[in-house]
Amino acid sequence: MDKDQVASILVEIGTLLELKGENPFKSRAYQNAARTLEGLTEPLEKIVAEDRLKGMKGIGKALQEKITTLVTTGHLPYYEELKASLPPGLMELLDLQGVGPKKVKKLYLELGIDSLASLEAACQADKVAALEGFGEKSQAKILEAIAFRKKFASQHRLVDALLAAEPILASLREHPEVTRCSAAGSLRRWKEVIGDLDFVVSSKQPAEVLESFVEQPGVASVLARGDTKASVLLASGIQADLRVVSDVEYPYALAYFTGSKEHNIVMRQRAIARGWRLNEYGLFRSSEETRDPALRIVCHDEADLYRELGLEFVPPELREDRGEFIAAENHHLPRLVEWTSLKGSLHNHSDWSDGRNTLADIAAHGQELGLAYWAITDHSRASFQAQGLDPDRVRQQIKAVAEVNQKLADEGAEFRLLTGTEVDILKDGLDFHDDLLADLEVVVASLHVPSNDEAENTKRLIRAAENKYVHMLGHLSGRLLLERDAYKLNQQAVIDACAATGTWIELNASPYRFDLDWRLWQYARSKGVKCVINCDAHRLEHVAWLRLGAGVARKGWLETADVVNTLALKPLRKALAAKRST
DNA sequence: GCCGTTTTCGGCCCGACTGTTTTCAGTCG
Repeated sequence: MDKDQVASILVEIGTLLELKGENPFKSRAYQNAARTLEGLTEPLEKIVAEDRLKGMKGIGKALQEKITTLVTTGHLPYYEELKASLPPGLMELLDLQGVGPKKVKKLYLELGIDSLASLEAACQADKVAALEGFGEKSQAKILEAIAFRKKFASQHRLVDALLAAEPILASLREHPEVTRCSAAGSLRRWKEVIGDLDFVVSSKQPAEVLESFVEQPGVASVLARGDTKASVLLASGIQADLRVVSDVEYPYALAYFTGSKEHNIVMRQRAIARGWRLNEYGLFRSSEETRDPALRIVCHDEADLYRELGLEFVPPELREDRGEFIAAENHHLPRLVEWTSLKGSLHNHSDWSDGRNTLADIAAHGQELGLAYWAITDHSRASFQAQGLDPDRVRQQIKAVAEVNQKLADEGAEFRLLTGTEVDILKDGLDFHDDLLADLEVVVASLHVPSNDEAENTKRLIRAAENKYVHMLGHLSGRLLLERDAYKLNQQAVIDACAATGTWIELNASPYRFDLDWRLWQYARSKGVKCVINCDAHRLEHVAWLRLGAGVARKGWLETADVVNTLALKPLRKALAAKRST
């Protein structure tokens, strides 16, 4: 078993223990160990074989043994017994809004409820309301939660969350009683998938702000509303939470609600280590629970707060407790790439294959936006479903691109299209011969039809990287967010091969992909692998994805120098030539 | 179940909201 499989079993054990009514800290110990495993960059198998689990954060004697058993044998009797002792349907009950382990346990023990269906039936039969600790309202809420679950997925792609957040943020900014406001939560941290939207506002009139928040257009229902906080369900199916604080409290609240939870825990611990206390209302010179303004250490913004805790300002994208504290302490935080530094995209399609727009339109658009270049990398012939080009068509397209470029030059424009291909990685090599690839300026190699075998897929991608005409690998893992998992693939081995061959790796900026995953970029960067932030555009409006992709690159700790398409046209051409000259 | 130079036992981040209570437990973030 690999680290992700082991981690997901540890998380499940933690949840099962909660359902059993075990010590919640024991449950958390399993979750913590899972996080540690997920963050590993070496194969877990190797670590276990070399007996190096010892001393890892959150992994003691008991977890060492369990992890070792899972890695070496592929199963764990303790887990299997635990799992068998409870009906499988209890896990899905936990996903319901307002239903946690204690309630699930009670429903199961008292009413024998072990699935969403039996819970729904019990509510309709009025049996749940009669339980001690439950009531009419709880029962109605559970029914609502079941209906919600049926109607909406609880996760949303970043781009959908951004679209839903923009009008809310705009209306908060315009509100006369709002002093400062911001999105917070996973949206501010630029996670690829978002659960719900969080907003933080400072105001002297919280009631008025909350009022306008719950009454704004697009609100389908109000889930909760108090003096300082409200939750609504938007018509788009996304939940939005607003928290209102005083302006003095704003920096602390913004940091608190931006998270991540793991990042906040370390922040609190740093406060405790100084004999202070940190919460959403302030940083206080007291180890006791307090909100005494006299004890508050004044911070005007988040940067002040980080400074008080001995840290450089940590950009929201990095707040995942994945090394940012050590870096911020030692002034080693990266200077993250800005999306405005991007000069173009090196993986895009036109109407020659499955794109929508003509070469001329694409060129006009790129020029208008002030970009420097745009590579046309239509599909190769194996992707017949996408009208992949055969070698003859590719040669025709090279001429067509030259004509567009000639026209641009005649008009005095700096912008250029680049010739290229997204060549399919087939079972026994690339879809085009090297002599054709050599005549193209940009070659992206992508795996579209993977094998079921991890070693086979890994081998194919490594072989593609070893081809001197291939500049970069496209959408390496093949995942589609909220739709399809990554191919079976040893991504680390492929990254290593790219490092060895000087092959770049694409950060596919499509909000459906964001592939490579941000969690792998720190590793790729440490190996010296360069990133290309590509739109994989099929329409003009997909240019906007450059901004999304840059955000993901920031989340992956990437700086301007790590991203190839921050180069101007001339140095880019030089960089493109470099691999071929080896 | 993990952790530790004030501790090998007794902590483990902490506050708001809701509903069911009549002072609090459960859930959520």
